[in-house]
Amino acid sequence: MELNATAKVIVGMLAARPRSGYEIKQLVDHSTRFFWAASYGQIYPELKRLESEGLIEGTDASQGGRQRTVYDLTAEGRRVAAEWIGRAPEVFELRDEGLLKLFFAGVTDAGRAPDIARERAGRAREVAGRLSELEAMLEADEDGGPPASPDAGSLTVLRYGIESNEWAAEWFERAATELEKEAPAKRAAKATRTSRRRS
Amino acid sequence: MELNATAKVIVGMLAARPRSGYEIKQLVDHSTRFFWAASYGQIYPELKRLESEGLIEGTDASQGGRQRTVYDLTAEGRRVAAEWIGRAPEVFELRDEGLLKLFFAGVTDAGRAPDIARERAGRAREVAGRLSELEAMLEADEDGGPPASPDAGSLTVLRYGIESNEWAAEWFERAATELEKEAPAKRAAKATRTSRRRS
DNA sequence: TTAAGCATGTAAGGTGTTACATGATTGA
DNA sequence: TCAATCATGTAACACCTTACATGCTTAA
Repeated sequence: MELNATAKVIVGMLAARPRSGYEIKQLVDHSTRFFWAASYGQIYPELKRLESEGLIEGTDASQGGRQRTVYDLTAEGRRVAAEWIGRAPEVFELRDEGLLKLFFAGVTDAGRAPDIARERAGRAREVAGRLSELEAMLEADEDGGPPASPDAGSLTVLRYGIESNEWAAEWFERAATELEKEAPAKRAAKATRTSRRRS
Repeated sequence: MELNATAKVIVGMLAARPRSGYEIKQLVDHSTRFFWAASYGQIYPELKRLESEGLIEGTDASQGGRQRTVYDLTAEGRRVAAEWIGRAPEVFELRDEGLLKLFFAGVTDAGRAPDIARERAGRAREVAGRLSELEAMLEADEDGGPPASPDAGSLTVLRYGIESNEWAAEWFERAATELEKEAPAKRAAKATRTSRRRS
Protein backbone atom coordinates (compact mmCIF):
# COMPACT_ATOMS: atom_id res chain seq x y z
CA MET A 1 0.00 0.00 0.00
CA GLU A 2 1.53 3.27 -1.14
CA LEU A 3 0.86 6.23 1.12
CA ASN A 4 1.35 9.74 -0.17
CA ALA A 5 2.90 12.48 1.95
CA THR A 6 -0.38 13.63 3.45
CA ALA A 7 -1.62 10.10 4.06
CA LYS A 8 1.52 9.35 6.05
CA VAL A 9 1.02 12.17 8.49
CA ILE A 10 -2.71 11.41 8.77
CA VAL A 11 -2.38 7.74 9.61
CA GLY A 12 0.47 8.58 11.99
CA MET A 13 -1.66 11.09 13.85
CA LEU A 14 -4.64 8.72 13.98
CA ALA A 15 -2.48 5.90 15.35
CA ALA A 16 -2.52 7.66 18.73
CA ARG A 17 -6.26 8.27 18.81
CA PRO A 18 -9.24 9.33 16.65
CA ARG A 19 -9.23 12.94 15.48
CA SER A 20 -11.04 15.34 13.17
CA GLY A 21 -9.40 16.92 10.13
CA TYR A 22 -9.24 20.20 11.99
CA GLU A 23 -7.44 18.58 14.93
CA ILE A 24 -4.95 16.92 12.61
CA LYS A 25 -4.16 20.26 11.02
CA GLN A 26 -3.65 21.91 14.44
CA LEU A 27 -1.37 19.10 15.53
CA VAL A 28 0.68 19.24 12.36
CA ASP A 29 1.08 23.01 12.75
CA HIS A 30 2.27 22.60 16.33
CA SER A 31 4.61 19.70 15.80
CA THR A 32 5.66 18.17 12.49
CA ARG A 33 5.30 21.41 10.51
CA PHE A 34 9.05 22.01 10.43
CA PHE A 35 9.81 18.77 8.65
CA TRP A 36 6.42 17.60 7.35
CA ALA A 37 3.75 20.17 6.52
CA ALA A 38 0.17 19.68 5.34
CA SER A 39 -2.59 22.11 4.43
CA TYR A 40 -6.40 21.87 4.62
CA GLY A 41 -6.42 21.61 0.84
CA GLN A 42 -4.60 18.31 1.20
CA ILE A 43 -5.98 17.00 4.47
CA TYR A 44 -9.72 17.07 3.79
CA PRO A 45 -9.64 15.44 0.33
CA GLU A 46 -7.13 12.89 1.59
CA LEU A 47 -9.37 11.94 4.52
CA LYS A 48 -12.15 11.22 2.03
CA ARG A 49 -9.82 9.21 -0.14
CA LEU A 50 -8.43 7.16 2.76
CA GLU A 51 -11.96 6.41 3.90
CA SER A 52 -12.94 5.24 0.43
CA GLU A 53 -9.92 2.93 0.51
CA GLY A 54 -10.97 1.52 3.85
CA LEU A 55 -7.94 2.66 5.86
CA ILE A 56 -9.85 5.05 8.08
CA GLU A 57 -13.46 5.45 9.10
CA GLY A 58 -15.31 8.64 9.92
CA THR A 59 -17.93 9.00 12.64
CA ASP A 60 -20.22 11.99 12.92
CA ALA A 61 -19.40 13.91 16.08
CA SER A 62 -21.36 17.08 15.46
CA GLN A 63 -22.43 19.11 18.46
CA GLY A 64 -25.59 21.03 17.79
CA GLY A 65 -25.26 22.80 14.48
CA ARG A 66 -21.48 22.56 14.35
CA GLN A 67 -20.48 19.84 11.97
CA ARG A 68 -17.65 17.53 12.99
CA THR A 69 -16.36 14.20 11.73
CA VAL A 70 -13.89 12.19 13.76
CA TYR A 71 -11.77 9.64 11.94
CA ASP A 72 -10.21 6.49 13.29
CA LEU A 73 -7.95 3.86 11.72
CA THR A 74 -9.61 0.64 10.60
CA ALA A 75 -7.85 -2.67 11.30
CA GLU A 76 -6.48 -2.50 7.76
CA GLY A 77 -5.38 1.10 8.33
CA ARG A 78 -3.55 0.11 11.48
CA ARG A 79 -1.80 -2.67 9.60
CA VAL A 80 -0.75 -0.29 6.82
CA ALA A 81 0.46 2.31 9.32
CA ALA A 82 2.59 -0.27 11.15
CA GLU A 83 3.97 -1.54 7.86
CA TRP A 84 4.90 1.99 6.82
CA ILE A 85 6.66 2.68 10.12
CA GLY A 86 8.56 -0.59 9.66
CA ARG A 87 10.01 0.32 6.27
CA ALA A 88 13.23 2.30 5.98
CA PRO A 89 12.51 6.02 5.49
CA GLU A 90 12.86 7.17 1.93
CA VAL A 91 11.77 10.76 1.55
CA PHE A 92 14.35 13.41 2.31
CA GLU A 93 13.91 16.71 0.57
CA LEU A 94 15.50 20.03 1.31
CA ARG A 95 15.09 23.44 -0.28
CA ASP A 96 17.38 26.02 1.27
CA GLU A 97 17.52 29.41 -0.42
CA GLY A 98 20.27 30.64 1.90
CA LEU A 99 22.60 27.86 0.73
CA LEU A 100 21.70 28.56 -2.89
CA LYS A 101 22.59 32.24 -2.54
CA LEU A 102 25.81 31.42 -0.77
CA PHE A 103 26.62 29.05 -3.60
CA PHE A 104 26.24 31.80 -6.18
CA ALA A 105 27.54 34.73 -4.17
CA GLY A 106 31.16 34.19 -5.16
CA VAL A 107 30.32 35.04 -8.73
CA THR A 108 27.60 37.65 -8.49
CA ASP A 109 28.66 39.51 -5.38
CA ALA A 110 31.53 38.04 -3.38
CA GLY A 111 31.42 40.86 -0.86
CA ARG A 112 27.91 39.96 0.19
CA ALA A 113 28.68 36.31 0.97
CA PRO A 114 29.38 36.96 4.68
CA ASP A 115 26.08 38.84 4.99
CA ILE A 116 24.18 35.97 3.44
CA ALA A 117 25.80 33.53 5.83
CA ARG A 118 24.91 35.79 8.79
CA GLU A 119 21.32 36.09 7.64
CA ARG A 120 21.12 32.33 7.38
CA ALA A 121 22.60 32.04 10.88
CA GLY A 122 19.94 34.41 12.17
CA ARG A 123 17.20 32.37 10.60
CA ALA A 124 18.54 29.20 12.22
CA ARG A 125 18.70 30.89 15.62
CA GLU A 126 15.14 32.08 15.19
CA VAL A 127 13.83 28.61 14.40
CA ALA A 128 15.78 27.13 17.32
CA GLY A 129 14.20 29.73 19.57
CA ARG A 130 10.67 29.03 18.43
CA LEU A 131 11.19 25.30 18.89
CA SER A 132 12.58 25.86 22.37
CA GLU A 133 9.39 27.66 23.34
CA LEU A 134 7.42 24.73 22.01
CA GLU A 135 9.52 22.35 24.07
CA ALA A 136 8.89 24.37 27.19
CA MET A 137 5.15 24.19 26.52
CA LEU A 138 5.27 20.45 25.96
CA GLU A 139 7.20 19.88 29.17
CA ALA A 140 4.71 22.00 31.08
CA ASP A 141 1.93 19.85 29.63
CA GLU A 142 3.50 16.69 30.90
CA ASP A 143 2.26 17.06 34.43
CA GLY A 144 -1.49 17.34 34.22
CA GLY A 145 -3.73 17.84 31.23
CA PRO A 146 -3.77 15.92 28.00
CA PRO A 147 -0.54 16.30 26.02
CA ALA A 148 -0.67 18.42 22.90
CA SER A 149 1.22 15.84 20.85
CA PRO A 150 0.89 12.07 20.59
CA ASP A 151 3.80 10.95 22.76
CA ALA A 152 7.39 11.12 23.96
CA GLY A 153 8.92 10.41 20.54
CA SER A 154 7.89 13.93 19.67
CA LEU A 155 10.29 15.27 22.29
CA THR A 156 13.22 13.51 20.65
CA VAL A 157 12.31 15.05 17.32
CA LEU A 158 11.82 18.48 18.84
CA ARG A 159 15.26 18.31 20.39
CA TYR A 160 16.70 17.40 17.04
CA GLY A 161 15.07 20.50 15.59
CA ILE A 162 16.47 22.70 18.32
CA GLU A 163 19.99 21.30 18.35
CA SER A 164 20.39 21.08 14.59
CA ASN A 165 19.34 24.68 14.19
CA GLU A 166 21.70 25.78 16.94
CA TRP A 167 24.47 23.88 15.24
CA ALA A 168 23.61 25.50 11.89
CA ALA A 169 23.57 28.98 13.44
CA GLU A 170 27.09 28.48 14.78
CA TRP A 171 28.30 27.01 11.52
CA PHE A 172 27.02 29.89 9.42
CA GLU A 173 28.39 32.43 11.86
CA ARG A 174 31.83 30.81 11.62
CA ALA A 175 31.52 30.64 7.82
CA ALA A 176 30.70 34.35 7.71
CA THR A 177 33.86 35.17 9.63
CA GLU A 178 35.96 33.02 7.33
CA LEU A 179 34.40 34.49 4.20
CA GLU A 180 35.22 37.94 5.51
CA LYS A 181 38.87 37.02 5.90
CA GLU A 182 38.97 35.74 2.34
CA ALA A 183 37.81 39.00 0.78
CA PRO A 184 38.62 41.85 3.14
CA ALA A 185 39.23 44.39 0.37
CA LYS A 186 35.87 43.74 -1.20
CA ARG A 187 34.18 43.92 2.15
CA ALA A 188 35.70 47.30 2.90
CA ALA A 189 34.35 48.69 -0.37
CA LYS A 190 30.89 47.38 0.43
CA ALA A 191 28.85 50.55 0.62
CA THR A 192 30.60 52.56 -2.04
CA ARG A 193 29.83 50.30 -4.98
CA THR A 194 33.13 49.80 -6.76
CA SER A 195 33.67 47.91 -9.97
CA ARG A 196 34.96 44.47 -9.09
CA ARG A 197 37.93 43.26 -11.04
CA ARG A 198 40.45 40.85 -9.75
CA SER A 199 42.26 38.50 -12.07
CA MET B 1 10.46 40.66 -10.35
CA GLU B 2 9.33 37.35 -8.84
CA LEU B 3 11.55 34.38 -9.67
CA ASN B 4 10.23 30.88 -9.17
CA ALA B 5 12.38 28.08 -7.80
CA THR B 6 13.70 26.98 -11.18
CA ALA B 7 14.29 30.53 -12.37
CA LYS B 8 16.45 31.18 -9.33
CA VAL B 9 18.83 28.35 -10.02
CA ILE B 10 18.92 29.19 -13.74
CA VAL B 11 19.83 32.86 -13.37
CA GLY B 12 22.34 31.92 -10.69
CA MET B 13 24.06 29.42 -12.96
CA LEU B 14 24.06 31.85 -15.87
CA ALA B 15 25.58 34.61 -13.75
CA ALA B 16 28.92 32.80 -13.99
CA ARG B 17 28.80 32.27 -17.75
CA PRO B 18 26.48 31.31 -20.63
CA ARG B 19 25.26 27.72 -20.62
CA SER B 20 22.82 25.39 -22.37
CA GLY B 21 19.87 23.79 -20.61
CA TYR B 22 21.70 20.49 -20.62
CA GLU B 23 24.74 22.04 -18.94
CA ILE B 24 22.57 23.68 -16.31
CA LYS B 25 20.97 20.34 -15.51
CA GLN B 26 24.39 18.64 -15.21
CA LEU B 27 25.63 21.37 -12.91
CA VAL B 28 22.57 21.22 -10.70
CA ASP B 29 22.94 17.46 -10.41
CA HIS B 30 26.57 17.80 -9.40
CA SER B 31 26.20 20.65 -6.98
CA THR B 32 22.97 22.19 -5.73
CA ARG B 33 20.94 19.00 -6.03
CA PHE B 34 21.03 18.31 -2.30
CA PHE B 35 19.35 21.55 -1.37
CA TRP B 36 17.89 22.81 -4.67
CA ALA B 37 16.91 20.32 -7.35
CA ALA B 38 15.56 20.91 -10.85
CA SER B 39 14.46 18.53 -13.62
CA TYR B 40 14.45 18.86 -17.41
CA GLY B 41 10.68 19.18 -17.23
CA GLN B 42 11.18 22.44 -15.37
CA ILE B 43 14.39 23.73 -16.90
CA TYR B 44 13.52 23.75 -20.60
CA PRO B 45 10.09 25.40 -20.31
CA GLU B 46 11.51 27.90 -17.82
CA LEU B 47 14.33 28.86 -20.19
CA LYS B 48 11.72 29.69 -22.83
CA ARG B 49 9.70 31.68 -20.35
CA LEU B 50 12.69 33.64 -19.04
CA GLU B 51 13.65 34.47 -22.61
CA SER B 52 10.15 35.71 -23.39
CA GLU B 53 10.41 37.95 -20.33
CA GLY B 54 13.73 39.35 -21.50
CA LEU B 55 15.87 38.10 -18.61
CA ILE B 56 17.94 35.73 -20.71
CA GLU B 57 18.79 35.40 -24.37
CA GLY B 58 19.46 32.24 -26.33
CA THR B 59 22.03 31.89 -29.09
CA ASP B 60 22.16 28.97 -31.46
CA ALA B 61 25.33 26.97 -30.84
CA SER B 62 24.55 23.86 -32.87
CA GLN B 63 27.48 21.82 -34.12
CA GLY B 64 26.63 20.01 -37.29
CA GLY B 65 23.31 18.26 -36.83
CA ARG B 66 23.35 18.42 -33.05
CA GLN B 67 21.06 21.13 -31.86
CA ARG B 68 22.27 23.35 -29.04
CA THR B 69 21.14 26.67 -27.58
CA VAL B 70 23.32 28.60 -25.19
CA TYR B 71 21.64 31.12 -22.91
CA ASP B 72 23.12 34.23 -21.36
CA LEU B 73 21.71 36.81 -18.96
CA THR B 74 20.56 40.09 -20.49
CA ALA B 75 21.39 43.35 -18.71
CA GLU B 76 17.93 43.21 -17.15
CA GLY B 77 18.50 39.57 -16.18
CA ARG B 78 21.76 40.48 -14.47
CA ARG B 79 20.00 43.23 -12.57
CA VAL B 80 17.23 40.88 -11.45
CA ALA B 81 19.77 38.21 -10.41
CA ALA B 82 21.75 40.72 -8.33
CA GLU B 83 18.55 41.99 -6.76
CA TRP B 84 17.51 38.47 -5.85
CA ILE B 85 20.88 37.69 -4.26
CA GLY B 86 20.57 40.92 -2.29
CA ARG B 87 17.25 40.05 -0.70
CA ALA B 88 17.10 37.99 2.50
CA PRO B 89 16.52 34.29 1.73
CA GLU B 90 12.95 33.18 2.24
CA VAL B 91 12.50 29.62 1.12
CA PHE B 92 13.35 26.93 3.60
CA GLU B 93 11.54 23.65 3.17
CA LEU B 94 12.30 20.30 4.69
CA ARG B 95 10.63 16.93 4.32
CA ASP B 96 12.26 14.30 6.49
CA GLU B 97 10.52 10.92 6.67
CA GLY B 98 12.96 9.62 9.28
CA LEU B 99 11.96 12.37 11.69
CA LEU B 100 8.28 11.76 10.98
CA LYS B 101 8.60 8.08 11.79
CA LEU B 102 10.55 8.79 14.93
CA PHE B 103 7.83 11.22 15.91
CA PHE B 104 5.17 8.52 15.62
CA ALA B 105 7.19 5.52 16.76
CA GLY B 106 6.39 6.03 20.44
CA VAL B 107 2.75 5.26 19.79
CA THR B 108 2.79 2.68 17.02
CA ASP B 109 5.94 0.76 17.87
CA ALA B 110 8.11 2.13 20.65
CA GLY B 111 10.59 -0.74 20.36
CA ARG B 112 11.46 0.22 16.82
CA ALA B 113 12.37 3.84 17.59
CA PRO B 114 16.10 3.08 18.07
CA ASP B 115 16.18 1.27 14.73
CA ILE B 116 14.58 4.20 12.97
CA ALA B 117 17.12 6.56 14.51
CA ARG B 118 19.98 4.27 13.41
CA GLU B 119 18.62 4.05 9.89
CA ARG B 120 18.43 7.81 9.76
CA ALA B 121 22.01 8.01 11.04
CA GLY B 122 23.11 5.66 8.29
CA ARG B 123 21.43 7.78 5.67
CA ALA B 124 23.20 10.91 6.97
CA ARG B 125 26.57 9.14 6.93
CA GLU B 126 25.91 8.03 3.36
CA VAL B 127 25.12 11.54 2.16
CA ALA B 128 28.17 12.93 3.98
CA GLY B 129 30.29 10.32 2.22
CA ARG B 130 28.97 11.11 -1.23
CA LEU B 131 29.52 14.82 -0.67
CA SER B 132 33.07 14.18 0.52
CA GLU B 133 33.83 12.43 -2.75
CA LEU B 134 32.43 15.41 -4.60
CA GLU B 135 34.63 17.70 -2.56
CA ALA B 136 37.71 15.67 -3.41
CA MET B 137 36.83 15.93 -7.10
CA LEU B 138 36.33 19.68 -6.88
CA GLU B 139 39.64 20.17 -5.12
CA ALA B 140 41.39 18.07 -7.76
CA ASP B 141 39.83 20.30 -10.41
CA GLU B 142 41.22 23.42 -8.85
CA ASP B 143 44.70 23.09 -10.29
CA GLY B 144 44.27 22.88 -14.04
CA GLY B 145 41.18 22.49 -16.13
CA PRO B 146 37.99 24.52 -15.96
CA PRO B 147 36.22 24.08 -12.64
CA ALA B 148 33.08 21.97 -12.62
CA SER B 149 31.15 24.50 -10.57
CA PRO B 150 30.92 28.28 -10.79
CA ASP B 151 33.25 29.31 -7.99
CA ALA B 152 34.63 28.99 -4.47
CA GLY B 153 31.31 29.73 -2.74
CA SER B 154 30.34 26.26 -3.80
CA LEU B 155 33.06 24.81 -1.57
CA THR B 156 31.61 26.56 1.48
CA VAL B 157 28.21 25.09 0.72
CA LEU B 158 29.65 21.63 0.10
CA ARG B 159 31.38 21.70 3.45
CA TYR B 160 28.12 22.64 5.09
CA GLY B 161 26.53 19.60 3.47
CA ILE B 162 29.29 17.33 4.70
CA GLU B 163 29.54 18.67 8.23
CA SER B 164 25.81 18.97 8.83
CA ASN B 165 25.28 15.37 7.76
CA GLU B 166 28.14 14.18 9.93
CA TRP B 167 26.62 16.06 12.83
CA ALA B 168 23.21 14.52 12.13
CA ALA B 169 24.70 11.00 11.94
CA GLU B 170 26.23 11.41 15.38
CA TRP B 171 23.07 12.92 16.80
CA PHE B 172 20.84 10.10 15.58
CA GLU B 173 23.30 7.50 16.79
CA ARG B 174 23.27 9.06 20.24
CA ALA B 175 19.47 9.30 20.15
CA ALA B 176 19.24 5.61 19.26
CA THR B 177 21.32 4.69 22.31
CA GLU B 178 19.17 6.85 24.56
CA LEU B 179 15.93 5.46 23.15
CA GLU B 180 17.23 1.97 23.83
CA LYS B 181 17.81 2.82 27.46
CA GLU B 182 14.26 4.11 27.75
CA ALA B 183 12.65 0.89 26.57
CA PRO B 184 15.03 -2.01 27.17
CA ALA B 185 12.30 -4.56 27.79
CA LYS B 186 10.61 -3.87 24.50
CA ARG B 187 13.89 -3.99 22.70
CA ALA B 188 14.70 -7.43 24.09
CA ALA B 189 11.42 -8.78 22.75
CA LYS B 190 12.17 -7.39 19.30
CA ALA B 191 12.43 -10.51 17.15
CA THR B 192 9.91 -12.71 18.89
CA ARG B 193 6.86 -10.54 18.22
CA THR B 194 5.19 -10.27 21.59
CA SER B 195 1.96 -8.53 22.33
CA ARG B 196 2.87 -5.12 23.69
CA ARG B 197 0.99 -4.07 26.77
CA ARG B 198 2.36 -1.73 29.32
CA SER B 199 0.04 0.56 31.23
C1' DT C 1 28.26 -1.09 -34.87
C1' DT C 2 26.82 -0.04 -30.75
C1' DA C 3 26.61 1.99 -26.27
C1' DA C 4 27.19 6.15 -23.82
C1' DG C 5 26.61 10.64 -23.66
C1' DC C 6 24.98 15.15 -25.74
C1' DA C 7 20.88 17.76 -26.50
C1' DT C 8 15.99 19.29 -26.50
C1' DG C 9 11.57 18.85 -25.61
C1' DT C 10 6.34 17.34 -24.22
C1' DA C 11 2.46 14.95 -21.81
C1' DA C 12 0.43 13.12 -17.92
C1' DG C 13 -0.31 13.13 -13.44
C1' DG C 14 0.62 13.93 -8.70
C1' DT C 15 1.71 17.37 -5.09
C1' DG C 16 0.90 21.46 -2.62
C1' DT C 17 -0.51 26.33 -1.52
C1' DT C 18 -3.66 30.04 -1.32
C1' DA C 19 -7.75 32.13 -1.41
C1' DC C 20 -12.34 31.80 -1.01
C1' DA C 21 -16.86 30.23 0.87
C1' DT C 22 -19.80 28.90 4.56
C1' DG C 23 -21.57 28.60 9.02
C1' DA C 24 -21.60 27.49 14.32
C1' DT C 25 -20.04 28.43 19.02
C1' DT C 26 -17.76 30.67 22.83
C1' DG C 27 -15.99 34.15 25.66
C1' DA C 28 -14.93 39.04 26.31
C1' DT D 1 -22.33 42.11 19.67
C1' DC D 2 -18.18 41.03 17.95
C1' DA D 3 -13.89 38.71 17.42
C1' DA D 4 -11.73 34.46 17.82
C1' DT D 5 -11.88 29.90 17.09
C1' DC D 6 -14.02 25.57 15.64
C1' DA D 7 -15.04 23.10 11.49
C1' DT D 8 -15.34 21.60 6.60
C1' DG D 9 -14.71 22.07 2.14
C1' DT D 10 -13.59 23.61 -3.10
C1' DA D 11 -11.34 25.96 -7.06
C1' DA D 12 -7.57 27.79 -9.25
C1' DC D 13 -3.17 27.64 -9.97
C1' DA D 14 1.71 26.68 -9.54
C1' DC D 15 5.13 23.35 -8.95
C1' DC D 16 7.57 19.19 -9.93
C1' DT D 17 8.69 14.40 -11.38
C1' DT D 18 8.60 10.74 -14.52
C1' DA D 19 8.28 8.71 -18.65
C1' DC D 20 8.45 9.08 -23.23
C1' DA D 21 10.08 10.74 -27.85
C1' DT D 22 13.59 12.14 -30.96
C1' DG D 23 17.97 12.45 -33.05
C1' DC D 24 23.14 13.47 -33.18
C1' DT D 25 28.12 12.45 -31.99
C1' DT D 26 32.01 10.10 -30.13
C1' DA D 27 34.77 6.50 -28.51
C1' DA D 28 35.31 1.64 -27.74
